[in-house]
Formats: sequence, C-alpha cells, structure tokens
Amino acid sequence: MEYEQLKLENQLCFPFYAVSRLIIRAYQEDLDALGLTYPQYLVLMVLWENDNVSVNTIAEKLILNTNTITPLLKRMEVSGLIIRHQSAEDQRKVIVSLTAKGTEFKVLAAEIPYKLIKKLKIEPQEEQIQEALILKKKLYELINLLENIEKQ
Amino acid sequence: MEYEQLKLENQLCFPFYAVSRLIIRAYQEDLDALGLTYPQYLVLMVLWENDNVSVNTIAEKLILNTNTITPLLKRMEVSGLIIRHQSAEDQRKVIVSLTAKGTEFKVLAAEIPYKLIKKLKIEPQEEQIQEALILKKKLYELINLLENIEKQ
DNA sequence: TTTAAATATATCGCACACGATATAAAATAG
DNA sequence: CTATTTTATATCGTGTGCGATATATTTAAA
Repeated sequence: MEYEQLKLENQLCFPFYAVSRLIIRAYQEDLDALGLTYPQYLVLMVLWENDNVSVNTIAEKLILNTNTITPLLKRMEVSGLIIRHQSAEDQRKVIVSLTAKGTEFKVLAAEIPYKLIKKLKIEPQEEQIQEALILKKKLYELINLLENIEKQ
Repeated sequence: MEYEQLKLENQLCFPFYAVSRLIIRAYQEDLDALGLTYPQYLVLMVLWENDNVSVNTIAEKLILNTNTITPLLKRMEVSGLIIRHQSAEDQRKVIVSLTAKGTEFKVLAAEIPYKLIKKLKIEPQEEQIQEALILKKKLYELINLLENIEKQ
C-alpha cells in the first residue's frame, strides 16, 4: 500500500513545523545574548505594544493557554522583565507590567529582526517584501481557519 | 519609540509558530484515537516509507536532534510501535524497525489527512491544490535557507 | 438573595525541543 | 599500528505546550 498522503514530502503540516522550529533556532543566538527565550520575546512584543494587560490578553494574542503562559510569566518575573499584580476592579485578573529592564530591552531587541535577515544572506527587494506580505496574509487566513475548528 | 519591526502583526516568525501549533492541535483528536503524539506520527511516516533505518536518518529527515529523537523512540518502543536493535556492520548505529502494530497503524493513519481537510470545512478545488503545492515549495525553500545558516 | 454558571488564573503531569556534555565505536592520521 | 579525530547515540537540565483539573471571583439566574 502506497498511501501518497502519508509521505512526509507530501505533507503541508511538516514543513510548517520545521520552519517554525528553524526560525526559533535562528533567533536563538540573538535572544541568548539578552537571556530571552523565543516565547518570552513574544510576550515582550505584546507588552511593548500594550503594557499593563491581563494574563488572558497575552494568552489570546499569542494563541497560548494559560497553563503555558502562567509559568512563563513567573520565570520572566524572576528574571526581572515584568511584574504581576492583581487587578483592583476584577480580583480574578492578574495584570502584567513591564519593569524598567523589560522596557529597556526594546531598544536592544529592535536589531533582532534585521540580524535574522542578515543571517539569511538575502537582500529583500520590493518584490520580495510584497511576496512576504502575501505569505503573511495567507498564514493569518490559515490561523483563522484553524482557530475556528475548535469552536465547533 | 515605535519600532514597527517589533510589532507582533508585522512578524513573519509568529504566524509560522502559531500555524504549526494550531495544525498539531487540529490533528490531536485523531492522533489521540491511535495513542500517538504528533512527532511520533512523523516518525511513523518516515518508517512507513523506509523501514529499518538508523536513528540519525530519522533525525535528519525530521530536522530534529538525537536528544529529542532518542527518548521519543524509547517511548514508541514501550508502546509497541517500533523496536530498536544495534546494527551488525556498525555497532554505533541503532536501527529502528516497525513492529506489526506499527505497520498496521498505516491503514488507520491513512484517513488522518482527509479528516483534517473535513475539519477545515474546505473542499479543495484544483486551483487551491495548486496553491497549496506552491506554498509547500516556498516552505521548503525557507527550510533550505534556514538550515544553511547553522553551517557557517 | 442564595444558587448556579461563567470567567480568570493556577497547578499537575507528560511529552517534546534543544544546548551542553558523555561514551563508545569506527575512521583516519602520523 | 597506535593516537587522534570523527561519528552515532545517549544523558542531563531547562523551558515550553497542552489536556485535565482545581480554586477563587464575578455574573447571572431562579
């Protein structure tokens, strides 16, 4: 029995899985220099855009469960990037805020995306930038499709 | 400071990371029915195409390190999907082989890719199939680009 | 207004991923 | 032919991810 649909090279899921891990590996060197992990870097990106948000807000933006986010935030609190405090209005909510260190890291992190492009040894032309934007749009269409499965 | 390149929505890395996890989540239900995890399913796909291969061959095909693969294979041996035995020619090599159970699972797993398409509620037309093939090609180009970073 | 349901976060257990390191066997160099 | 290097796999420690479950607070319902 051949089952073409079971061959690794015919899968769409596997290259997504591989690209995701390889991108994180590529970032690792620059993140290590800041003592960050990739998901911690994502949390910081959320906070740099909107500080003082609830645990749930971060979880929703990163499409992660609280059982992933909670210990992640605890480690980030230990390393002095953020602080967590209970909301006054709604005692169930835990508000996450950047520390001075967490805020300062934004300047250092700003170089990271450019460093990855340099590592890839590509010099994006207008055409390639447009292509990347189209790809990003398709990825978000896929995310929407995949997120709506669970709600059934 | 705005730093457009640090906004989550401007990242290409994040949607890759999200899509990868969401696809695995979508597979979970069908894999659970077989008592498999996603990486175990990938290992089986490698073995269904080429049985009796070394640990390293599997690691290379899945772009995983042996410190991930070794315990993964051990768990698969415990659950009776594979057996591992030392190679006669090269005593360093450990050859991984499918058991009867591991072989039989191929028939059961053959439905999984179709089930995902059903869950997504899409009915792929020729046009969309072509689009998926182009996307897959792009993903493999990216994998090549990302794999070659490390070799420098 | 007491009760039930929903919401927000945390805890537990298990299975990855991966950097760093160890160990044994094979290949190669001097 | 012995010493060195390389190759193949395994071990250890840390940090995710996530299903299942617990706990506290808020909201809604009877």
